[in-house]
Amino acid sequence: MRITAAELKVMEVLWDHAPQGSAEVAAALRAEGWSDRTVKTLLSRLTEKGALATSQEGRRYLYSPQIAREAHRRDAVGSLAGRLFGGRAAPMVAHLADSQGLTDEDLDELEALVRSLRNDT
Amino acid sequence: MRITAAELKVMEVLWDHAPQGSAEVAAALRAEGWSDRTVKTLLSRLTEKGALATSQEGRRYLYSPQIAREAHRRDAVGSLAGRLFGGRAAPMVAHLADSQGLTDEDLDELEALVRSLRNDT
DNA sequence: CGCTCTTGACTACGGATGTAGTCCATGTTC
DNA sequence: GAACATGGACTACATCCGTAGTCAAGAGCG
Repeated sequence: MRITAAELKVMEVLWDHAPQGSAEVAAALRAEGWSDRTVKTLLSRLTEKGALATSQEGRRYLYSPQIAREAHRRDAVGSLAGRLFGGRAAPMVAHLADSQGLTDEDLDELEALVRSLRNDT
Repeated sequence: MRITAAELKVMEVLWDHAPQGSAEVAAALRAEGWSDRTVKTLLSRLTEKGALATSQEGRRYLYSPQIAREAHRRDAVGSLAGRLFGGRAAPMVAHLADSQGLTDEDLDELEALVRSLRNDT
């Protein structure tokens, strides 16, 4: 179940709030510069793929995500780690540090995360 | 300068050892099940994109990477972080932990990394 | 010196993707 | 109830990507 970059933006809107009709989703994505048709196409493709489910409400559909945002993130991150770092996580984090910059808060979170993972073992 | 998944495998070969001619690269990638033609096409596309440079050696070309492996990793990781996590690194690491599993070694590395980043500040 | 092998250049082609347009049924408005 | 608006279904179309095939020119072989 591959979700492309454009489709992802549609998913984000529905992950933030679901269910919604195509008009609402399109409105939320107006800022992307897409026409409503484009959004409707993406909604259809996602539904066809099973990433969205529809429920009929009167004359229109309401769309809801069928895959969790977390699951998709996990897949995407895992696939990138696999392709670029042979699945090793630590080097990937190092690059995150380089490319994004880590705030003190991030560092705190990371430290807490490391501690909790150690205790799990 | 977008590098696709298939192209990345070619880059990896050349990042491991450069320069190489197309025949060597193709041989190194035989395991992928690709024909030599496919590899040559990818080499051409990468050259055209500027990701590889060629130097003539007799009747053939030798290819060398023009972008660093590290730079590409940084870009790819940064772009994913941007798309999926609004650029925040820490949540991304949490997902790495979920999807890849972190070894004790990874945790050690992470801890060291966190410490060194703190000291930099 | 012709033939063959290697190598790069150019061409191909189906499926995915981004980005819409058209058509038709149904609901809405004078 | 006739015209219009709205929403989904189907169609379109250029580009990219994966995966090659064909062609021509030079290099070496016999």
